[in-house]
Amino acid sequence: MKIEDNIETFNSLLRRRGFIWGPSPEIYGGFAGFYSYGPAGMALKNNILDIFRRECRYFGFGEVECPTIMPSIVWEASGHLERFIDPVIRCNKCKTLYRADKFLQENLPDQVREGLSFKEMEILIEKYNLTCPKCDIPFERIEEYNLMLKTSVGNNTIAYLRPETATTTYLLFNRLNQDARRQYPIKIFQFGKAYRNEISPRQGVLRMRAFDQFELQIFISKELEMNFEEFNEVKNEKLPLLDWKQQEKDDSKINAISLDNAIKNGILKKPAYAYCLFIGYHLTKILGIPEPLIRFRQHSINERAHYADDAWDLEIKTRQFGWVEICGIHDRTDYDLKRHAEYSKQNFEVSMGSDSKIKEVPQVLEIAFGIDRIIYTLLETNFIIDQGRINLKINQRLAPNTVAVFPLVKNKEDIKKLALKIHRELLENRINSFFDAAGSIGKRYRRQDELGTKWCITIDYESLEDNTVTIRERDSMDQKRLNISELANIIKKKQEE
RNA sequence: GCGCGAUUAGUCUAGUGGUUAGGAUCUCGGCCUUCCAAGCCGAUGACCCGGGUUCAAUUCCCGGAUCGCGCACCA
Repeated sequence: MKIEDNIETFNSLLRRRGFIWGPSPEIYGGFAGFYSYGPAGMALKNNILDIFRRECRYFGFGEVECPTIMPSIVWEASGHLERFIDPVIRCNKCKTLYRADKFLQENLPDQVREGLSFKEMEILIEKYNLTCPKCDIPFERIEEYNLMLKTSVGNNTIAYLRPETATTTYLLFNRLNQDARRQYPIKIFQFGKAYRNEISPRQGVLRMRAFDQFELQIFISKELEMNFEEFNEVKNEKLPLLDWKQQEKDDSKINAISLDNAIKNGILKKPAYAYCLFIGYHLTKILGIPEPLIRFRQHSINERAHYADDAWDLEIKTRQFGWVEICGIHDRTDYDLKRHAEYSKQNFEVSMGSDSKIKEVPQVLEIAFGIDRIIYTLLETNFIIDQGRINLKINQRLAPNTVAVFPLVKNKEDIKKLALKIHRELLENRINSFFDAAGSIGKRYRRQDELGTKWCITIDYESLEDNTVTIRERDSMDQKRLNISELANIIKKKQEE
């Protein structure tokens, strides 16, 4: 088959090799916004999670897991019920949907103020006799479009599937505070599903209705935010920052700037928040996303979520979809804990400094990754076609198979037997080995290249004489001879590199 | 959600109101093979779903699902 260097080759690889399938359920025609991972995709995802969990442990974060369904009051308190429900008006003839607030803003700029109720908007529409721009039919009632998925629990109690994991983590604050023995900052992360009822999901796994989040939270005092010890360890790190002032000037040139300078220049306000940007950057780079394809883009004030004081997106440049957000870093202030304190009638004020009389509601800094977006961007940015050869040059730790073992030819019983024996020995050592004897040797190498397997071991005629095998490296295709007895140890050592 | 276009094996595609629905590639089996998708033989595998028109629909019509593009939406 002629391999063309285009995005279609990549897209078909995702399906062909069992990374991502969908929309699911495919046999029933599919349901937009829902996808499944095949064995290769799931192995990759688990390998990413292993690394993320290991790094989180290194940075001092503990892990929690919360229910994905929560009662209405939680979402009232968090502000999602208010902010995630959009008022819309629908034309009775052409069925076109408009955002009611935006429509009014455009058509009656003088009459509209922030935060109009549904009723007030309806009155305005009636008073000024607003009609559909296409059909000239008068609009009638305002409907709501809810971005949260609603469900009912028990005896028709309304509940919602969480639109983010973060809120469910905050609900544990009392417990976490005890658990951490009131030592601040408290660092916690949660991995799990979140759900959003997207109006029209597109772009495959980049905008799903059910997706995985990996969110880190830091509960911290105002004083510690400004005087954050760990900042000193990372202050000389240079990050590609694009602040919103620069964006307003229509300048998208990315300047790598040290965090220290970013604070001094006022691009960033808080050292603790700067530290969060570093963690986001570190976790992205460690997976092997090429540096020139990474940038941080600051949200403008209008773009920010309802809870955010400052927000930067970590974006990856893709071939197919342009810059894609894979991580949002938000300064959520004390907004969430204050709201939950109010709605739950709990007291979340704690003393966080040396003076035990001074109490405050902790500030929250959040680093929120979309795992599915990481998987997509990681695969896309590591996919290359080199002289007609597909090579998925992902970090060897992430590859679904660590090594593959081949008999040079399959019709020589001795060679095949030895190959199987070596494959089993690697498995005994808990090395993720894959055995393949089908087709020519070259074809088997190419199959593994498509999956990103870093090393292929081939057993040939010489192996029968002197107990050596060849090991072939994915990117260079170079081969070396190794002794069978040292194989497992050498692979283990390479895995650590 | 609106408008336009599309949907045929795992993947990429050809084509038709009555066809054994064609090809390429993949996959599997056999032969061969002393290292990078070689060759030969054989095999498996498809008309998105529902309804209508028709003697007959994968093909025409209507509805739905999904995908692509534009608009809207993306806290």
